[in-house]
Amino acid sequence: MTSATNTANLERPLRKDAAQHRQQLLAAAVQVFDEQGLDASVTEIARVAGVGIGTLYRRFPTKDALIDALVREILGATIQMARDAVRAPDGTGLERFLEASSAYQAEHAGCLPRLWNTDHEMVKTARQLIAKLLVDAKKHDRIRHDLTSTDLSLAMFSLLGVLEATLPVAPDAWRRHLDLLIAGMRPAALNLPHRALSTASLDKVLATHIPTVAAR
Amino acid sequence: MTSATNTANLERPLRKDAAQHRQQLLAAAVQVFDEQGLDASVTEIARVAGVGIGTLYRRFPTKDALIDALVREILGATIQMARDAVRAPDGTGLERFLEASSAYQAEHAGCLPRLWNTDHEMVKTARQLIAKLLVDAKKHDRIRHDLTSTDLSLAMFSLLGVLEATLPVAPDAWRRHLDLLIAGMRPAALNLPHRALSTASLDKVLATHIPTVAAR
Amino acid sequence: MTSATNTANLERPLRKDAAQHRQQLLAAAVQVFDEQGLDASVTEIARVAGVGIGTLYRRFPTKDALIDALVREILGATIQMARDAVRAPDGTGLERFLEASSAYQAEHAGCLPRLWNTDHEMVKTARQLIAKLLVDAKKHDRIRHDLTSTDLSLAMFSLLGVLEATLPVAPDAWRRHLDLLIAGMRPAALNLPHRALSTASLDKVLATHIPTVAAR
Amino acid sequence: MTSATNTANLERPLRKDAAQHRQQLLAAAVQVFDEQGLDASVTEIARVAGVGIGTLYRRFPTKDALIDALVREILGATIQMARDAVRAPDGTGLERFLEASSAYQAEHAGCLPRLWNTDHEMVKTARQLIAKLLVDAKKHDRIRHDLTSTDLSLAMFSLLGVLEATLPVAPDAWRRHLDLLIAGMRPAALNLPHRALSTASLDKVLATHIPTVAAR
DNA sequence: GATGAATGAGATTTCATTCAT
DNA sequence: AATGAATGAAATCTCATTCAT
Repeated sequence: MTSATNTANLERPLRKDAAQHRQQLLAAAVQVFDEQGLDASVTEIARVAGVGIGTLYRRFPTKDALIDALVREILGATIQMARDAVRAPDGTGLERFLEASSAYQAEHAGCLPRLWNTDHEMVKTARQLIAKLLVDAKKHDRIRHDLTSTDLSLAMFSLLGVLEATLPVAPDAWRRHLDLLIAGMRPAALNLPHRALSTASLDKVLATHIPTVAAR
Repeated sequence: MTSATNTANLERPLRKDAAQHRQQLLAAAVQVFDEQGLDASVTEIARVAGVGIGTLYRRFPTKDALIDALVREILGATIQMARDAVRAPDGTGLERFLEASSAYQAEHAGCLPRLWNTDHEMVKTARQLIAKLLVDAKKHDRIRHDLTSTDLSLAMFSLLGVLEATLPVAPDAWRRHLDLLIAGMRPAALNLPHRALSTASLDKVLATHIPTVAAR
Repeated sequence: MTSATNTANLERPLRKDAAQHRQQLLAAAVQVFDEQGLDASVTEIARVAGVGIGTLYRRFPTKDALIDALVREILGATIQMARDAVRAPDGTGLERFLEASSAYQAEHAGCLPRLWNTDHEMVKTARQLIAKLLVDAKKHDRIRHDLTSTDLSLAMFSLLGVLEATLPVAPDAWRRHLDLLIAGMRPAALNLPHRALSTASLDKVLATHIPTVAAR
Repeated sequence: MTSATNTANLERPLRKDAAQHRQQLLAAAVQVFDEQGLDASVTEIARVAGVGIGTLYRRFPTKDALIDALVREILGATIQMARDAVRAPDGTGLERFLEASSAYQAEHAGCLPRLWNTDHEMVKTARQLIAKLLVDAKKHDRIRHDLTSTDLSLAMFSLLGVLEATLPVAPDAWRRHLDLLIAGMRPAALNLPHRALSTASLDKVLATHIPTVAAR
């Protein structure tokens, strides 16, 4: 919420009513994408938001731009959670972050398929913070030392997979799965036979993850 | 392949060329969905299969039916792998199965989003076999005793999430993630704080997983 | 410019800043229509003029009205050139006028498709002046006697055709074509086999020339 | 007509009904573009043709492709007329061609704005034939020797301008204008003061004449 | 049985015009 | 008086599905 206002402010100040419509549209998009997936029509979103289709296109010049704005909101909130978690004194920041960000994502499921499929710098920022959380967790011996930050990215994809499958019916199922993931991350857990994904590969993954609407 | 022929035979015998067209179409669908996702057009699939679109619609009355057939193929192969794994004498069946089924799914990525979204009895069969594998693994103390079979379903959703994100660029990344999951499943790993998903909930999850094309 | 102010004054006096906005909008419209054709959006014109779109619509109630105002400007200037040419003592007025008006139109290409498509009295005035120029040219034996004033209207359509086709790339090509037209108009030139267009027909032509934007 | 069948045959044989629909669509396009200009909607064209919009798009993948097909028809017929005219033994081929091609164009007014705005080789062919007609006409002293083939291109633009302006109301007015043009082209006519357009410039003119629909 | 032409609902996007601020 | 946000009709184009050949 505050993050949304922030990103809006970065671009230019909106008139009072326009800003309200922008928020209504984003909220409607979250709801409609949640219910129908990213293939939902923009007309439906405008209808739910209670504005004309032209208003939607005045705020967001393409459907992709609208999805991007949603993704930015989630990424912004995620980054904020990571920043908060970095301040944890006992090395629990990583676990807290994974829990908090998953809980947030559980409420913004609609555009999760596009979450990491963005080239803007927010993804980089998020990954750097997560890497810092990992270092800290290792320092306090809460996480095994052979775990890499690419493993954490996989873990977040993994949580997305669980969220997408279970969310409408079992909105807390992801917590149990996160337990399992963290159990596997503890120093006591057994070795991981395979090599971790290289950072370069992960970069490519994030660049090509899912095609945009226009690309179809 | 054989499984596909089997299920087809259950319904009615196909003429030789018709059966061949069916196989061509399924193979083309795998390829096209892999390359373009489930939004690929049926026309493209018919083109790749080298048949007319009318022929496609004679074999599969709707696009959904075609996807369903693919899912059945995967489920059939998955069940076969589970059956094979059950015969493992040392309790390693579960691990072998997770590895083998993931490797198979990695080669049929296109329709994974719909994999578990089916109400036919094959899903039940698969789940029963997996439950049996879990019991056996516990018996040999390879898997912690508080792990439920619903946890395994979540783990498979999780692997799907990793597969969807990484497959085009890092086709083996899922192996590392599976390492992490199994490490968390070992008896040595720490407790899982949250309660497991109930079987009833998982049933609902599987029933409502992803909307069909027609539902849009 | 002066002509525009004149016609404006006929209707009602404008406040100083309003008159300035009017001029800015007309200039912007000339530029934008020249660059993009009559299909250019009014939003773009307002942007180039540096005013809001609401201001544009306060000055010109429809897009058509704006185009009409431009046409009036051109017609006004054309009439002025015809008046100047009438004063030529040697019967060269017609040739001078054709050259001068074409040169002027070459710089206002954007709305030429609508130039003669107007029912206001300015067109009549222009045609009467041109008829007078023709009479004078015949009197001095510079133009063949079987040439009618409707032939001159056709010649002006003809020049428009050349202008529209060549202007962006060969801005002076129309001069060569005008040479050819005048050569054909000289008394020495051969007979014109076909009958001239009747004035009544030309009236209809001018009335139905090109559909307005609204008519679409 | 025959030319249309020819160009169609060059690409691939169409089924009987499909070929008929193609002709219906082209005829409807001529009619609708004639009545409403190139901004007419494709939906309207399909309606007039009595087919669904999807059928139109099956035959012509974009609106531009449809317009292009019309232009090809006219160019094809124009080339044929030029070929016929070349056989005239007395140097009258050029005049005959100008008359015949204008008469044909008068019946296909709708897409004239795009007539010469094409990069395919048909335009080149037409221009070469016209140049040959010019040489022949000069040889028989029917046309002044300082006339270039670019002058003829301008003359054709000029006729287009007259056609566009007068066609709906005075469908024969262009004949009178053609008289005037030819009178100016005769050897007896006076000199043309300005230099002719260079061939290179005309090439550019033909390349940039009018923007395509998509380019807007 | 096979084919692919035909269909038309529906998607995204543009833009002239209106009206609240 | 000026602004520009809002509107929604209309345009182009796609695609799952049907049906004549």
